[in-house]
Amino acid sequence: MSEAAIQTYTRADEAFDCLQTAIVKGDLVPGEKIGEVELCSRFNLTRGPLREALGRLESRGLLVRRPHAGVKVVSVSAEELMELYRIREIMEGLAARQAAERMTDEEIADLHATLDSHEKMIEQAQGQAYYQAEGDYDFHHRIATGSRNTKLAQMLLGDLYYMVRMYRYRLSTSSGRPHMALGEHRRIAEAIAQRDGELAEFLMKRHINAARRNIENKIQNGTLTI
Amino acid sequence: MSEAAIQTYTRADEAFDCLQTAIVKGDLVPGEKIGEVELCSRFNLTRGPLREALGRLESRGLLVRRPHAGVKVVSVSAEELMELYRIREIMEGLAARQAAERMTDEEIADLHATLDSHEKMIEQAQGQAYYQAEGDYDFHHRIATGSRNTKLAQMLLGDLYYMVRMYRYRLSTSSGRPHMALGEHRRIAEAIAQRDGELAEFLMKRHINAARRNIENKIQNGTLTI
DNA sequence: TGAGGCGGTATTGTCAACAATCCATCGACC
DNA sequence: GGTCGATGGATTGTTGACAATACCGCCTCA
Repeated sequence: MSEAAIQTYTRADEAFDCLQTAIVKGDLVPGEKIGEVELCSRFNLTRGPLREALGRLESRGLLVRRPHAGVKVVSVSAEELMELYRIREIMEGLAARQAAERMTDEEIADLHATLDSHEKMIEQAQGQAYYQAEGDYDFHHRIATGSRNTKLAQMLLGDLYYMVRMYRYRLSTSSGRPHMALGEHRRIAEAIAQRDGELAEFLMKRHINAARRNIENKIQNGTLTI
Repeated sequence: MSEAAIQTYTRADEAFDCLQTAIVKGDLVPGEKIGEVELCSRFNLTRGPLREALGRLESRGLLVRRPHAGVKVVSVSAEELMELYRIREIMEGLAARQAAERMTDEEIADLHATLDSHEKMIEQAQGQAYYQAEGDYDFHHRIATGSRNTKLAQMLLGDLYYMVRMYRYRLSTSSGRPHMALGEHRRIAEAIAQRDGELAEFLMKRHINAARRNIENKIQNGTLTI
């Protein structure tokens, strides 16, 4: 992870990170009401920084807070998860197109290197869903930042990815198609290397659409319960 | 404005609203460093709620905060404003498509009524840029909520629109093409009424693209300085 | 004369106590 | 017996004081 630009790490930042990962990893169960004092004791914080962090989390939609009535982790339905993927589809499509136009040659080389290491990871640790998921996240992360579109990257990295990752952990599935996903990633990277923005956008949208349909099928089959 | 779901209005909410409108209206100049105590005295608040509001604003990208070094309103370059419009283009396109599929007949009737009132406003108050801008905002607001896509609406209404409105105020231009914009709005509303999602998406994307190019031209001509 | 280090001051980050609000339980009344 | 209303307890919202940190001006030294 990159922690440039952060000089002093305040308690509020700490609280924010702790809570965010706790929510993403499922340590904080959705729907369950959580008291502030309990959170304080669990994460060794005082209520000031904690409340600030809660405010940020709320504004990112990871939890809801009713005045005087406590805070609870947001619970998202299957439909909302599908909506999330629809948003990802178009936003990451744009990111891929702009990345193809703007990434430096170095960044593209890094992107390919990343995919190589992902391939090794998949070969070595067959079925290690966790690492596959992180690898997938890594790939999309690079493209988002490579788009040089500040707001777009902010929305993807700050909002959408956390929600998607939350459901990855919860469903404990890295979409279950690592080889196929890797191949799709490779093709996207190639399109970016050839500076073909249009193709990169098309491939990225198809890639995310496929992931969405995969989850949708699993839910309908009953393989996955949300 | 709709204030349903808010039962008790906390100081932090008040602070958030005050600061947000102050930023949008340009009362708080971008780039200028601003102290917490000064903000407190200006808005009659204490530092606790204020800091909570600042955290929320920061996470929405309206201001940046460096530890121990103060807070300042974000200043966006012309390029970043254009990027903002690129994001709007795809996101509102999706919103329009989903709105066409999901809006109730009532909502569609309201949408048409809204446009009628806009038309009157334009005829009556020629060049009243402010009201035109608010009317435009109203239209897009309805479609965002009509998409029934919670996250999408949240991102549009919570993030993008405030930034766009901020620049509207600052540039004091409602895109300068009220009649044309109204016509485009009408066509989008018709497509939605006919439940033609694909067409609605296409028209909306073209609509926003036109607005973007309009601003771009003005900036290049020197008519508009950012 | 310019650069670099140093301390004072103002500002921000943090804390613990106080006040306001809601939820649940209990009792009374219909 | 069920429902409505009140009271106690717990939890959240708010406040002001305290501690930590960065900025700014000054002084020293090359």
